[in-house]
Amino acid sequence: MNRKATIYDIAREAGVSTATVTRVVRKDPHVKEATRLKVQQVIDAHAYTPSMSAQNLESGRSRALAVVLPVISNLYFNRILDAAYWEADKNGCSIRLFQTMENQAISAELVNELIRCRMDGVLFAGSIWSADRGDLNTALEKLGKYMPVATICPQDVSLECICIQSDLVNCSRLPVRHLHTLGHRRIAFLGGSMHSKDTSRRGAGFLEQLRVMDLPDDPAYHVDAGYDMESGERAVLRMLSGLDSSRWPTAIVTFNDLVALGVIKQLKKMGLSLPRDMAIIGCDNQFFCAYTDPALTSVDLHPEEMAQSAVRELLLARESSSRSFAIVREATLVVRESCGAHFGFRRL
Amino acid sequence: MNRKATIYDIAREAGVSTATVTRVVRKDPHVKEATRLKVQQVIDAHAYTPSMSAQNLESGRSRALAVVLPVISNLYFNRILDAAYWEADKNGCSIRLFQTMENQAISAELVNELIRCRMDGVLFAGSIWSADRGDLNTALEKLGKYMPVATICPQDVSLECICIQSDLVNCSRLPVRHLHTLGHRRIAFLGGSMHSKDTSRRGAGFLEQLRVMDLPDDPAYHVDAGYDMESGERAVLRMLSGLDSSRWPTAIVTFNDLVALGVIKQLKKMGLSLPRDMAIIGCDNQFFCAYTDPALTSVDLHPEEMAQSAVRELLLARESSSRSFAIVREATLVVRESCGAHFGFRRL
DNA sequence: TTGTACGCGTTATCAG
DNA sequence: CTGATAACGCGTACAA
Repeated sequence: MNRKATIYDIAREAGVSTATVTRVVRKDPHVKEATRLKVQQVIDAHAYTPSMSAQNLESGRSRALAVVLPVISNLYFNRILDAAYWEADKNGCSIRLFQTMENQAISAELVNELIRCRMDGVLFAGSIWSADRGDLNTALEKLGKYMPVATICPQDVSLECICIQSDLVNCSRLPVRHLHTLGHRRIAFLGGSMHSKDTSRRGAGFLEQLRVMDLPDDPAYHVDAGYDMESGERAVLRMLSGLDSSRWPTAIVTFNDLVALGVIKQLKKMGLSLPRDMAIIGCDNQFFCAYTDPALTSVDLHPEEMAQSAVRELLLARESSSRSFAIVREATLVVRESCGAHFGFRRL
Repeated sequence: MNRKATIYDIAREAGVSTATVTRVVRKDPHVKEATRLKVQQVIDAHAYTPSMSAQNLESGRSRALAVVLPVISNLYFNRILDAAYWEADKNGCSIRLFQTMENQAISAELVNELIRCRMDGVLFAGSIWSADRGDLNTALEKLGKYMPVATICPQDVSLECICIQSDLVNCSRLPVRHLHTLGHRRIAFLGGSMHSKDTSRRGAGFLEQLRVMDLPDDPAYHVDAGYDMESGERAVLRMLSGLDSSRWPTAIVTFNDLVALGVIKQLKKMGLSLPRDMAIIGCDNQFFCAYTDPALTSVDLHPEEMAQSAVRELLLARESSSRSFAIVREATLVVRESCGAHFGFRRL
C-alpha cells in the first residue's frame, strides 16, 4: 500500500514551505507566478490532495451531514436519502447514513456517535416523533448544542429544531375528498395505526377528515396493520371477512403504496374487479403506482423536496446561529385509475 | 454551539495525564483501580468520546468504506447499499456513498477523492466494466495501491481486484431453459443492450443461450432499450408493431423487473391476456414481483449476499496484503405466475 | 503505574 | 510575497 504524498513532501520537493503549498492549493492570489508554477507542477506530479482527516481535525468540522432514518430499503426513505445526497453533494458535503430499523427512538449512543463524528448537521427522517415527546426534545436539544438539527416530521408536532413538515392534513383530506366527490361514503383505512401515538398519525388524521365530511367512521373500517404488502393483504382480508358484504366499504385508503399493493392483490384473489368493486388510494406516489393494475391513485408528500429543504437549511444553519422554525411542504393527490375517476365513474 | 470536551479537558479535571485517559478509554489493564474510577467518572460526566477526526488522522485510516454505484434509487443498488451498510456496521465501519449516475466510468477525480478520504476500502457496483477495460484496470490498479478494492461484476470480466461475480451464465440460461421447458421457442429479449460492451452483458449472454438450446435468434426479437419501465413499454410496442402477429414471440425475457413492469402494462393495454398470450421473465426478483398481475417470474442475483461478501473481503484485505481473486454467487430462478408454469401450462 | 513529548497533515497567524 | 510556528485531538513510544 502506497503512502499518499503529504504537504511536507510537496513543500520539500518544490523547495518552499508548507504554507506556500497551502496557498497554491487554495488559489491564494498572493503568490509569485513563478513559485505557483513550480509548486503546482510538483502537486500535479504526485496528484497531491490535502488529507480530509487533517483538514477536518484542523477545522473542527467533517464536511458531512448525518441522515438518520429507519430503513433505506423503504422507498420513501430511499428517496429522502437520494435527494439529501445530491443536495449535500452540490455543496461539497457528504452524507453519513444511520439506519435505526424499528428502533424509533434516538438513543443516547446515537447522539454521542453523532457528536463524536463532528457531524456538520443531522437530518432525522422517519418516525422518531412517535416516541415520548419529552425524551425526544431532550435529545434534540442536546444535539442542537453541537450541531444544527433538522427533522422531516408531520405537520402537527412541535420540535425544537428545523422542522420540515409534511402536510398531514391534506394527506388525509385529499383522498377522502376525492372519494367523496366520486360518491363514496363508506371509506376504510388500512395500515399504520389509528392511535394518535402512531408513526405519522395518518390514521388519526383520516378519522378526523371523515368526521369533517360527515362520513361514517365505522370502527370495522379501520384495521391497524403494518407498513408493507403482507400487512395490506392480511388487513383487507381480516376486515372484509368480518363484515357482511352489504356493509363492505366501497373505498379503501391505505397507509402507503406498499400496503395498497397487498390490498390490490388480495381483492383480486377474492374475485373483485377493480376499481369497479372497490376504489383504492395509496400514499407516497412511488414509481410503481403507474404500473399497478389498475394504476394506483396516490398522495405525494414530496419527500425529495423536503429532504432538499432540510439539507439546505442545515447547511445554512452551520454558518449562522441555529434557529428553530418550520417549513411546510404541501401534499398532492395524483389521480390515476384505481378510483375510477378516469371513467367519469360516480358511485351512487 | 458547545465545544466537545477533549482528552485534555478530561485529563486536567481528573488530575492525570492524557496518556492515562487514553488508557482508561482503551481499557488498558495497567491502571490503578482508583485512578481508573476517577477518570471514568469525569469521562461519564462529560460524555467524552475520542474525536473521530483526530483518531483518523493519527491512525491514517477512516473506519469507512466507500460504495460506488450509479444510483441508489434503483432497487438493485439499493439492496447492495443496504447489505453493505449492515455488514460494515457489524464491523464498526461506516459507509461513504458515491453515486456516479449514468457516468459509468471511474473518473480520475473519483479515484483521487477516494484516496484523499483515506477510505479503508472501496466497493464498486454497477456498470463500470462496460467502459474500456484498459482504463478501468489502470484506475483499479492505482486505487489498489492505496486501499483494497472490490467489485460486483459479471462473471466473465477479469479485474485486478476482489471480484464478487454475479452469475451471468445462469442469469441467461435459467430463464431460457424454463421457457424452453414450457414449450416456448420464439423468445425475445428486451432492454439493456445486445452489444458485448453492454452494461452487464446480459443481452449477449441471452443470445448465446438461445444458440446453445438451438432456438431461433431472430434479430427482430431483440430490442435495445433502457433499464426502466418506460423503456419496457416502448420496446415491446416497437417490437410487436413491426411484426406480423403470426411471427410474434411467445415469451419475453427482460433486462430487469422494471422493464418487465413496462412490458406488462403495454401488453395489457394491447389487450393481451397474461400469461396466456405472452410469457414474461424479469430479473432482480424485486419486492414487487409477487404483486404484479400476473406475479412476475424473475431471476435473483442475490445482490445482498454479494455485497456482504464484498464488504467482508474488503475488511479482511485491510489487514493482510491485498489479493486479487473472484467469488461467484449463483443466480436463482424464482418461478411465479408470469409464464403460466403454475397452471402446468405447456405451449405447443 | 504514570507522565512527557512527539508525530499525524493541515491551516492560520504573525513575522519578515 | 514567503516562511516559521502554533494549534487541532489523539495515540504511543519512551522515560520515570
